[in-house]
Amino acid sequence: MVMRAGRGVLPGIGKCTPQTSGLHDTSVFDMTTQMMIELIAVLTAVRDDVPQVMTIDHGRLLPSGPLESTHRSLQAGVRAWVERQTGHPIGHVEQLYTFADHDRLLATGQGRLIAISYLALTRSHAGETGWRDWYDYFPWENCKTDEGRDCLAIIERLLCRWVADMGNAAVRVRQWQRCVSLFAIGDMVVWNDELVLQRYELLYEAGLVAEAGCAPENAVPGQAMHHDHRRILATGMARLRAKIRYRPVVFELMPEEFTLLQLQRVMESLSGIHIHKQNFRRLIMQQQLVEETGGIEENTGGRPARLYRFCGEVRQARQFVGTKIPLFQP
Amino acid sequence: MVMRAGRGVLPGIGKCTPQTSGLHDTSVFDMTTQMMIELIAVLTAVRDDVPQVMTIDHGRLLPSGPLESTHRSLQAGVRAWVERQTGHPIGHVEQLYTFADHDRLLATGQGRLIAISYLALTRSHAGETGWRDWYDYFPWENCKTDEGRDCLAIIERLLCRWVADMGNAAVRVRQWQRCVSLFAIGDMVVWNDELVLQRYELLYEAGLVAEAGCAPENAVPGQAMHHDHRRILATGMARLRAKIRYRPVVFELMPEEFTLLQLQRVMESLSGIHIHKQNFRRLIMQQQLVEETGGIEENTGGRPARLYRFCGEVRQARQFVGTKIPLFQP
DNA sequence: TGGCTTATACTCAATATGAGCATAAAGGGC
DNA sequence: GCCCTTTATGCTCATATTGAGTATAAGCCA
Repeated sequence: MVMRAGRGVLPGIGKCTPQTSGLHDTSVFDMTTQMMIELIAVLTAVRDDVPQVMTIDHGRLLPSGPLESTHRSLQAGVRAWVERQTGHPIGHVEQLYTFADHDRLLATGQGRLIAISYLALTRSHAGETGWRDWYDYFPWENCKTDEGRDCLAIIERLLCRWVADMGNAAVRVRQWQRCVSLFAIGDMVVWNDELVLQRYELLYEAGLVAEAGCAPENAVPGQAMHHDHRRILATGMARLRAKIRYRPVVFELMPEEFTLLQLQRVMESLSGIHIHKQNFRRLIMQQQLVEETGGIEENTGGRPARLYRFCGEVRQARQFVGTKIPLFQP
Repeated sequence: MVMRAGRGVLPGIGKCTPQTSGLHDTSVFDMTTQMMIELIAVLTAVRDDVPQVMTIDHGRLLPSGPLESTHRSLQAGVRAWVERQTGHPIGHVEQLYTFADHDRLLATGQGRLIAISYLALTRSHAGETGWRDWYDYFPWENCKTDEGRDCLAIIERLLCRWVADMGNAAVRVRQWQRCVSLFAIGDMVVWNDELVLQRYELLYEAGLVAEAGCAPENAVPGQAMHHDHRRILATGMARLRAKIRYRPVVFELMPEEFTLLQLQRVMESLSGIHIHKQNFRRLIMQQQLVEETGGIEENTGGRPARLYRFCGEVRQARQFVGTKIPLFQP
């Protein structure tokens, strides 16, 4: 991501003698606490119009491993881990979040575990194991399907009961407002597909999600994961849903050539939202994100469709131009 | 940020026994490398319509300190550091980026330094030391002022010379394209205020910025900082410029009551871009982000202005609603 | 052939946005 | 008071964008 030609690397902290001043008098580091760095990847691909995430341990863990001294950078470490596990190179990699809460202690109890999570995108995966559907973990996020809508109906009932059991009336009102706005209960509020993490955390607070080791009686559908990996997956999903709206990252997930409907279906499955077909085409075309390859896809089930390819190379000159996608509600 | 009532904390990694599988066989951590965590804050406030950043060491370092074992979380650590140095509580805190490149070695050469940077916003600061103007460090980012435009003219000349000296013609074209799109050279490209970091890194590659310890002959105006703190400041500025467009974070920087022109001037100084006054008012009002206090500001130099306050409390219910700001080009 | 599918082109109304005009209400100099 | 400057605030208008729908094209299959 950071390019460093010309004058070598940016000035590193270790290269200079420590700076001291009145305000910075604690620049001597606390050497007594052991630290460990874990790298965690939310590696996403799309197969058959279904977003998938790479997992290990039978779908209960995200690919992850410690930062090793041979890794040149954090991103290189993530790339090394992911490519070792998937076999092919990753396109887009971006940092998600760094966690180090007080409960993240090492097994010894003497040190701290810092987890740095990344979102990674890759194109295809033929016959590899470990891929799971996004919506196995978050069925309620897939509002396009009946299953997702059923799950939301269940959630609505459970949240209603959760709020009703609260003592304070003011708290009840406030928490119900939160439920309404996050899950778009009623028709005053529209569904916001980017709030994956906030919805998961609300369900967690309400004691409605199962995680490995502890499953409440009335748990919402959705597969559990170990540690906080499901929360990290939620973070990655939210980031990707936000990003596809203003950066052309979808194309990292597409094959070399694709039809516009294929592109639309991928966007829809990522966001869990319907898109108006004609408007989608209009916006994609007028932004000149794609160009015709000349080829034609025959197996559309109807009239054959033109094939397109991403013409990002041309656009890299005027980089960071942003993509507009007509993602709206049904 | 993450709320955790109801069922206690999310499952911590240290609480479970290690998971192993075919793919995850390196879950034994590399204990030989020493790690240190440094927390760095880009603390921003606005005074007299000028964005400022909190510094130490005579403006050459951002407030920073090691993660201590008493800190409950990373964010708590940053809050502790910042509040210790500024004296009053911070409103908004969000993580920026985690750095751990290979050149970030400890003084001993045996370990690694991980820097976790945060963006923090605070309201006012009466008579505290350490505050510096954003644009002392990045004069070219302030396109509103003549000084900024002069600085951009200098940069344009220097970049032109830098590109001209390159050997390969194809590389010359590509790099000049990059200069053009990042610095909006000519009138085919519009200035994008969010590319603070990319512009800094281009200048760095071109060997045009001075950093403490090494100042090239033909350096661009702008104060240097130690280590990579100026790059971290650029990251924070970019994040804030991006965020004010779609989240009502500006109000964290405003006093309790303000006029609409004051609000506009703060937005303008943060983004370095002019705003059409009437359209700005229209958008702010129609989003119901503010409400009249009933008070009136007399010292406007013209007709007295109504005072407003942020009515975020009402809006927290339907949270994450997004703000639209008419930021455009002159 | 008609009936199904999907692809692609085009229209239309509602809304949003950029830009400007006009008036209101203060202070200051005379 | 009158004129001038300054800022505040209300309103208009042309254009661009967006949501939604209609119409036609071109394949398959019974």
